[in-house]
Amino acid sequence: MNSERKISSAVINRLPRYYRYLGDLLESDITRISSKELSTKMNITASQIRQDLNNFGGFGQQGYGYNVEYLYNEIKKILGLDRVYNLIVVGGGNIGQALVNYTNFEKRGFVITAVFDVNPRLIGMTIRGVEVYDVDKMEEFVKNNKVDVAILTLPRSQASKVANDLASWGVKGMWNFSHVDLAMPEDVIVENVHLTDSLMTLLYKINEVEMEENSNNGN
Amino acid sequence: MNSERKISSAVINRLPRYYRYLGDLLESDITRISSKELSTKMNITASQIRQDLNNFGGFGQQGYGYNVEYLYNEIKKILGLDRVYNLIVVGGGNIGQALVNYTNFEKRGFVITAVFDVNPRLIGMTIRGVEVYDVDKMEEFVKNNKVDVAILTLPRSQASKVANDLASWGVKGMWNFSHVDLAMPEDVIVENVHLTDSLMTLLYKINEVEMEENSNNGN
DNA sequence: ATATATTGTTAAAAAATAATTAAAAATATA
DNA sequence: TATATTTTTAATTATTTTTTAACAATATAT
Repeated sequence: MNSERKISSAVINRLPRYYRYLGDLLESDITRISSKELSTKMNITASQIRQDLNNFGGFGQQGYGYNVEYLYNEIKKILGLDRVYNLIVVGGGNIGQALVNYTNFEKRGFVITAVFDVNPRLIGMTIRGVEVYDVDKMEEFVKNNKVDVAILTLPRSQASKVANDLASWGVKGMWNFSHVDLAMPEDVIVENVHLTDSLMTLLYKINEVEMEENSNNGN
Repeated sequence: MNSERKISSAVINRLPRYYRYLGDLLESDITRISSKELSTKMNITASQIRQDLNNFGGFGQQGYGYNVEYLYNEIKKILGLDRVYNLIVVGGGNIGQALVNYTNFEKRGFVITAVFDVNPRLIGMTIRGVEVYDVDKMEEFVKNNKVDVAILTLPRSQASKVANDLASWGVKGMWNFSHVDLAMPEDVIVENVHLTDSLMTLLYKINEVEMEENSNNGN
């Protein structure tokens, strides 16, 4: 029987932000912080910070606050960042290549072990030491190497099929940059990065502000 | 007096997804669809679809459903996609370049007009016809050309200062790929794409599933 | 005409966020 | 050193927001 209730996505999505702020504090040699101070910095309520953290345990102390280093490391553990993850990039186009070249990932323990593409001009190439293979070789690679996450940066039309294949070969995480929704078994996690959608919401909000301003002027 | 209540972000975030699905239907020559059918396809409740759409007006018809083309175009208008937007890229690194090379943007009316960087090796170069300028030239450029959105793909350390400058020169939208939170005036919209955060939440969820599975086996 | 389908809208339920309270710990004061 | 005061958490309660469900009104189709 599982007594722990599931943590909501809203909370999980805030964890990396806490982690980042705590990392910054740590770098500034700040050893302790109260939820109130942190709330000012992060622009959320102190109450929410405490509520969020208490989903995972009582990390603070009355009258003292939170020990920055301790809390930082606890969140690190909660997020599972205390080990290395192997990722593959599927689709060696612009974004795929950019991610391979993004050196910060490796510092955090995210290691890209291979890139797969169909383009003969890319196959055989090496991007920052990472080899680009023919997609034909993907099954073999996934079955012989631990692959925690597949980064999907391929065209809409191919993404679903490839994701299905990868899932059937045991890949449990899809970081999906392709502009489609993937239907996966429930033990496979999909995290979408829909850049176009993100830009569209930005544009909506810009226009909204503009309209408000116009209507205010019209008064 | 503004009688319209503000639309929540949750709703706005779903709009691009509706837009995409309707576009797909349109391409498949489907002329009408009910909220129920759409709910099956999109994996959300029909009720939510109707509720979402009715924030903006009654686009459907009882007993009939929604006319796909009409609704598609209405959402297009709501999102403000019926005009062209000028964007600049600030930070010509991996991701910045990838976005310039992403040809789909232009098809949608998102035109990248310039790239700015500090790296002398990049300055003067041209990426898919878009020139890379010295950041020194940015103020002049922004003041002489309409810039709707700045795409921020620069290091953490510089992002805040640059964003402040851009805002003071009149840029109303920041598409922020830099791994910091930007404090902007309220008429400037920031849309964050925090890739590292996104990957971290993915990893959390993968571990969560793994833990569940282990605890189930242990029973 | 009548039965069916399906919306827009209102109501209810659920979830998320914010505020409050009580206990504990740290600090200040006598 | 002992005691009072302040700080601050954890837990509880309240509020707000979001989502889902129910249903009356209306158009379509037969």
